[in-house]
Amino acid sequence: MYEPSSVEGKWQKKWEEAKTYEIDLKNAKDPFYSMVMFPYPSGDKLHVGHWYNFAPADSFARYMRMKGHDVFTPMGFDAFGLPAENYAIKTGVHPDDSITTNVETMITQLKRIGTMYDWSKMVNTSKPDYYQWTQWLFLQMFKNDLAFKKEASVNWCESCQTVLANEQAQDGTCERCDTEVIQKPMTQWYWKISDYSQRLLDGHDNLDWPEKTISMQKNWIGKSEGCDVTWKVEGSDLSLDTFTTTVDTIYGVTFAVISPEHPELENIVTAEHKDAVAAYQNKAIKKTDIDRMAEGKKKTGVDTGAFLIHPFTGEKVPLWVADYVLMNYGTGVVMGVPAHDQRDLDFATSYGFSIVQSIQSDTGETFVYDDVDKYNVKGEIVESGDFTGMSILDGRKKITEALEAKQLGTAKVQFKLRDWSISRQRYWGAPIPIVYDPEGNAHAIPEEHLPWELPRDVEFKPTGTSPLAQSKELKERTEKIFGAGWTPEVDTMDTFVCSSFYQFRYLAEGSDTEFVPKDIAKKWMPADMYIGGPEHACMHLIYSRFVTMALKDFGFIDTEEPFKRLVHQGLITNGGAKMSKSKGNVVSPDAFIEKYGSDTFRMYLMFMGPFTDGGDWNDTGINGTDRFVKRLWRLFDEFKFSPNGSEEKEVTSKLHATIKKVTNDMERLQFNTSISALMELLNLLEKAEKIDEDTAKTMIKLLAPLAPHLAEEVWEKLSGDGFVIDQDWPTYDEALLVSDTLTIAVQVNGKLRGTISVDATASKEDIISQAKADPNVSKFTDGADIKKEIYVPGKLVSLVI
RNA sequence: GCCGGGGUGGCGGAAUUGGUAGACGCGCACGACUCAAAAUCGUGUUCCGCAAGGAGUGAGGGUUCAAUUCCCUCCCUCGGCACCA
Repeated sequence: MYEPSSVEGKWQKKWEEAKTYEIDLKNAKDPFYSMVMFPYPSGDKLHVGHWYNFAPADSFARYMRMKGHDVFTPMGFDAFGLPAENYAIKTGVHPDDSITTNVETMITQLKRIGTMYDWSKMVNTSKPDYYQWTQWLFLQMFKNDLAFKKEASVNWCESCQTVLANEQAQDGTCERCDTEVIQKPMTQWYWKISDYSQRLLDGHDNLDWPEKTISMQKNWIGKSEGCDVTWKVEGSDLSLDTFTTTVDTIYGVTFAVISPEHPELENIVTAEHKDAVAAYQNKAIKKTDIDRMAEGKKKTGVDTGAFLIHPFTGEKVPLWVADYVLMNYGTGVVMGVPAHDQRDLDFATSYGFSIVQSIQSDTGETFVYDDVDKYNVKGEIVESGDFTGMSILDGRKKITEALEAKQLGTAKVQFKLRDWSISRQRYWGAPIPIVYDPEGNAHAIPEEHLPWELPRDVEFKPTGTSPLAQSKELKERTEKIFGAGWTPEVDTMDTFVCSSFYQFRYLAEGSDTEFVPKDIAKKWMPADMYIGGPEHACMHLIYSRFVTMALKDFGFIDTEEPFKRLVHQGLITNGGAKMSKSKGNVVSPDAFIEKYGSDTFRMYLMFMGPFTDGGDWNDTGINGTDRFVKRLWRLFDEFKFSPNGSEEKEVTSKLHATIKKVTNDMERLQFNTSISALMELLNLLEKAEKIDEDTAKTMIKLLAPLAPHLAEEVWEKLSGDGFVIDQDWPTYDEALLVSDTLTIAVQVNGKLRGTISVDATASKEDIISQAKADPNVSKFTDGADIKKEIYVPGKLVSLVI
């Protein structure tokens, strides 16, 4: 009887004692860096989602190790952040204390999976030995003008009482708690990720990442090519710029619209329209993103009374205020072309602007740009002065050049990606290493004072200003070092800063003098494999690319990209719904581990379906892998293996076919079909009279990445040398895959009518005549003309009558 | 609205370049063992049909000796983005 609990504990202990998974980073010959997205150490036990991410990732890492690589797979904890702080507010337990306990429990739990983590290089982002490097990173950004402070309208979550980055406020709700996000003007620290927009796009070409993730990032970065047009304000020295991707429609402009938040607006609006505009601005500012979205396509606006001068025709174009124009994209002013833009058309229809056509398709029809690819559009320019008759794309270029010549415009590339707001008004994060002199100017804290420790003497309850502001210790520390009247920055950093560089800190082995040894980073980075959830596509996975690029520019590393290959595991649902405490449908792995053991449980998760698809939890499905494990054990426990070379040929050839299949599948992380191939092999072995000892050993090696504990136990039984995980991955012999006889399918008029068994050496003619002779086939061909005979080597014969 | 993934038995799913659709497993049915049950083992299990045979991979059409796979039209579904000028 196989006893998983004792066997698994035994091998986990042996691996640990032998330091099997501790990697010598400096001397490794064939590095393979395999990472999973590190978890948040909550007080709860590991859930199925953790297992579904970590266990298959470990199986892949084990496979790479047996292929001969020095596989480094570290583990750490993304420990700063709101849950620990909210727990502290509720219970009074300091986050540092609860996190320390949680990390310990979580390590114990993670060890039960039986993974290859090199615990000697663990990181915990909430400990000073880690966050001193978070702060160091801030200082490098500051030194290189990539960190700056500005007042702007920011995303504010009332429930979390903090600012959020744009990436964390997608669709207008808080990423953490789903509360509606409001806009609020605040002074905040930003990192200039927008400087890297083009580079973040260019890098995609060299990444082995899911298409979907890349397209999501592209979408988020949002590159548009077009031009800025300068419009003089009638009767004033002022002018306004509009950004457009389709300047070919400039002769179709019948109005212009300015955003209610535009800073120049108050200088432009005429006296008699001031009140109406002010009222509209007030209303607009109060609206949340949700309100604006709820209004859908309905457009509102009011007249400013001002006019802009058309750069070509000199005509007066009325300027209106409307909240469908965004202040944080482009210039905050838009030229209105109702004939060729749906939004402008909606607006024009509501307020009675005329509609003037200026382009037409190649079939002579008018169209709006929503329906066509504006960068590949075909058609010509009409009613547009000197530009009439030009093709749209050519005209677009010529108009831009003409504007440039008049100094009334310039070609421009516009991105949607905005700078990363990193300040948070919360306690449990890395303090921003900045102090202010008595005049209020920001100064970097010199590196020798890092870690700039998070003070403990604060109330956690958020009030909208950072809890650090109450700390007497922090205030005194600041004055003691920098002088009387100096004050500390009291905001902490977004936790996504902490996780943007941990791939390097694993490699630093806790060094407090060096961010990462350059030669080690060169040897190991970029990480070869990174496995984690797709929800990070436009957050962590953009930030860590940006930070890596910046660190390269600062000269600390030579790597452009953090993660070479990226794979997203799928989601495990229960009853078709996402598991959540509130729904009460969370499956706890513990009971299953207790009953079946880690190997069975992880194999079941992998066998459910393709790793990247996830699947729906089913309580009885695990019976299948449980039987598989028990049958394996019985076979290896009871069977007397025979001397090499004595088994049936069928067994040998199936073994080699299995090696081939499992190897190909592991390479592509198709664990489900790897396991089914091993099940097929077992089905055959159970019927075999004789099995070579080598065949038994080879099968165990194939099983080792998938069921690591069971494989070690059997390997020991078969008196194999050392650990099975240290063995070489089996290779197959193509020659042994070919059997003596072939099974050939025979089709008549495309329908399967019979199968024949032929000698592998038989000629095409032989096979076709045998096919015709088969009674199941001749039944259909008798008395008919065979018009065509097709033979697909080794597969089938197709007869056409 | 735009972008991307996906629709295969009762269920999860498999099917290198078009070449025997349903591997592997769950479940179910029957049988063996047992006083009995569980466990285990054996047999069967896409649908219709006693059978011969016919139908069949979301729907409809096309290319081909041959289509889950390629092409066209449409439906459904999941995920992402969404007034980005």
